[in-house]
Amino acid sequence: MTKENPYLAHRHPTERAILSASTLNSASASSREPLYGFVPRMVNAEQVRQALEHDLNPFTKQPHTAQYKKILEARKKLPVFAQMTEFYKIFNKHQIIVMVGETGSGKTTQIPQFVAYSDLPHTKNKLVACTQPRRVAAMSVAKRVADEMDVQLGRQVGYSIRFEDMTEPGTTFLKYMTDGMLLREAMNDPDLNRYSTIILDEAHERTLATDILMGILKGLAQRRTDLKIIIMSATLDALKFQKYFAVSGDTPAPLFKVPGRTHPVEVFYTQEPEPDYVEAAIRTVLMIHRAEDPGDILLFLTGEEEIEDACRKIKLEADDLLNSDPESVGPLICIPLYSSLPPQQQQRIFDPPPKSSSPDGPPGRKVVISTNIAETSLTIDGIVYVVDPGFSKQKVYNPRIRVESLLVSPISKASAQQRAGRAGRTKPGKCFRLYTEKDFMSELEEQTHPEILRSNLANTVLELVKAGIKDLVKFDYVDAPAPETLMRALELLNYLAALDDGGNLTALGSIMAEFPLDPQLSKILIASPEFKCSNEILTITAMLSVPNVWLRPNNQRKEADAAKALLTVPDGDHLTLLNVYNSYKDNQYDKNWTWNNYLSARALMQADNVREQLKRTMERFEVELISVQDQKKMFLSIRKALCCGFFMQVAHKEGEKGNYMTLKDNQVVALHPSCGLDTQPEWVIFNEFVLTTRPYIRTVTDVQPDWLLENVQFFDLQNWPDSETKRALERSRKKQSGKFASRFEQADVSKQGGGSSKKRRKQG
DNA sequence: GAGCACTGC
Repeated sequence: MTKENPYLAHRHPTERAILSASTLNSASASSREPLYGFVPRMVNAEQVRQALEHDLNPFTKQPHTAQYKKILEARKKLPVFAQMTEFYKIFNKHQIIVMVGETGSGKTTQIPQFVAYSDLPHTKNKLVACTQPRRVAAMSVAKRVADEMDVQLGRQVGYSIRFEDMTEPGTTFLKYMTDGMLLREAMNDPDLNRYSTIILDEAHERTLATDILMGILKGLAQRRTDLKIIIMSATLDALKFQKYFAVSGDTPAPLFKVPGRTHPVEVFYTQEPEPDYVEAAIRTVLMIHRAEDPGDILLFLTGEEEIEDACRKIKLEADDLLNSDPESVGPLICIPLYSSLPPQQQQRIFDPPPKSSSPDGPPGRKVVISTNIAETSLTIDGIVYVVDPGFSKQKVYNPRIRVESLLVSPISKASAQQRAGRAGRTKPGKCFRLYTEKDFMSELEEQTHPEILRSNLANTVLELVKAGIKDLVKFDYVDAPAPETLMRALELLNYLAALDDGGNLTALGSIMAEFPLDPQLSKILIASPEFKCSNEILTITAMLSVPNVWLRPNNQRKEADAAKALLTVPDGDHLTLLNVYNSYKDNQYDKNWTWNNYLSARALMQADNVREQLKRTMERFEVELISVQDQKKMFLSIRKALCCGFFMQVAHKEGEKGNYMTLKDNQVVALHPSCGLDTQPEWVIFNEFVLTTRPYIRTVTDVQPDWLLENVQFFDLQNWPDSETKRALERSRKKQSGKFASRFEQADVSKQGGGSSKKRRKQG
């Protein structure tokens, strides 16, 4: 039996106490403990149903409230509730299970509770964790489940996200958290000993963190036979997970499947491919508005510019229609939706559609024009029509030139299905796909490529090494990244001295991993005390890890640029970011000040938040916080400090046309127009390479070649292929050693006595 | 002389 149920071997004394106390109680069932007779991991659905009906809350020992009973009745109607018996049968028997539950099945709220009744984590000081890809989901689901369980949020049921730990150690036994947060925990406790069961929700989204966690958990399941794992996914790609988590290699992990509860959506395709999807989308929206029954429209486009443009055009045409034919066409409002919109404007998607223009006139309609944010992160009720041109911007990583960029690409079938589903949330709907059925069948990929195949993995590799994963190439990935991507990551970490030549974590790398930053940034942060500017580098790293702080409204570009010019430091954009933050602080974090200076208050607040978090980590690892007082010296120190993390992101000026060439891979790039440098320095470091209308480098600072050359391991010039940048570096290295020579010469001269050194200096 | 798909630590 111990073999069947390894969990029993780890029983905690208090649990035995509960069981024996309950056994002694000979009174009627209703006066017994609600969990009377519960044996962990051998609980069945009948027992749980009884416990749920009990007058007492088993976890607080308080009588259940009326609200509890009301919510319980609603819970009983969820599809997943009807299959509780089946769930416990599978869960009791297996260590790892895969669950598929379509939208509306209730899996996210119910399954973790079912698990809690089986694990009884509160009796052994353990937790049940359920991960979510997004913070808002973790928070809102935790709140809902706390209500369902009749407990206060943050006590028995809590959540944990970056910047907010809403749990109570020793009390919380059911925790919703972001997948990134659990990955961080795995870094420092690779056995995840606090948890009795870990549930990975929304696994089909294949976020980088979920993918890495799946790999870690698969290995961990062997070491911790008492740990149970549930992979929850919404679509039918479950077989891939079942095979991945196969027991002893061939028997797929068992599947627990629950139907969803949505309305049917009728799908239409175009007869011919559309040459211009934006134009076709606008036409389709207007066609729906003229000819279809009332109901709101959701149109998917790829980015801010496209969305704002389409909004204007639709509005113009719709106003024309309304003017020419008010009898049959109602008013229409267009609401743009993308992540960089301020939350207040995002809220507009929940506004009701406009009222009809006359008492008996046709009803108004709302059109939401959105990026992919409406595909997963935000749901809008009342959508009946979806218009899907079949494209989205997707991140792609090119390890050869070490560049992540955004490309407009065709979506996957899974994504198209998800979009169509958005039309059936409140009643039957229609989805208009602006591509042919043939293209859908034969051209679209089944699934969107998981993020791990499209990302720079420097950060991830460092986290994995810190979690004790020795061989990253052999690590059991659900989908293995390109070897070249791993090589690039290992190479960067080695140059930054986070990993030694054998790929082992160095003391420096171990601290770097603790910072929620790209490795280049954690490196400069840790190195900054040497340059006596750690307070400043702290600010700069925080500013670099939040969205763009500069606002540039379409109709006030000149004003915005003028405001920016006043804050610009000509030696480099990094110094400008420091200046912006300091000015923000000097102005008491005033929102009016940010508004008047065309700065994003949201991004600055976020930067301040990140800065505090990073500062705490610095204090924890005794990274000293110091500054030099003299501003000129300080700026110089900062520029030098930046070089010890960004020596691989350097560009050299070529000719007089403002062209730059990146080091080692010799890409021709231009300074981004947002760059604030007043001259075109010979050598610059850059924070990012962006590929838009042409290759640009963005957030750029003027540096000296000898600061770069200090990183001798990277600048082993004799092994570099010949190029103009290499020759320029060699020239400056020669000059540098020349300087050393003359210094030695001077020293020798002064040793010999005589006042010639003074003379010499005057001559020079 | 241009941009920020979306998350997350």
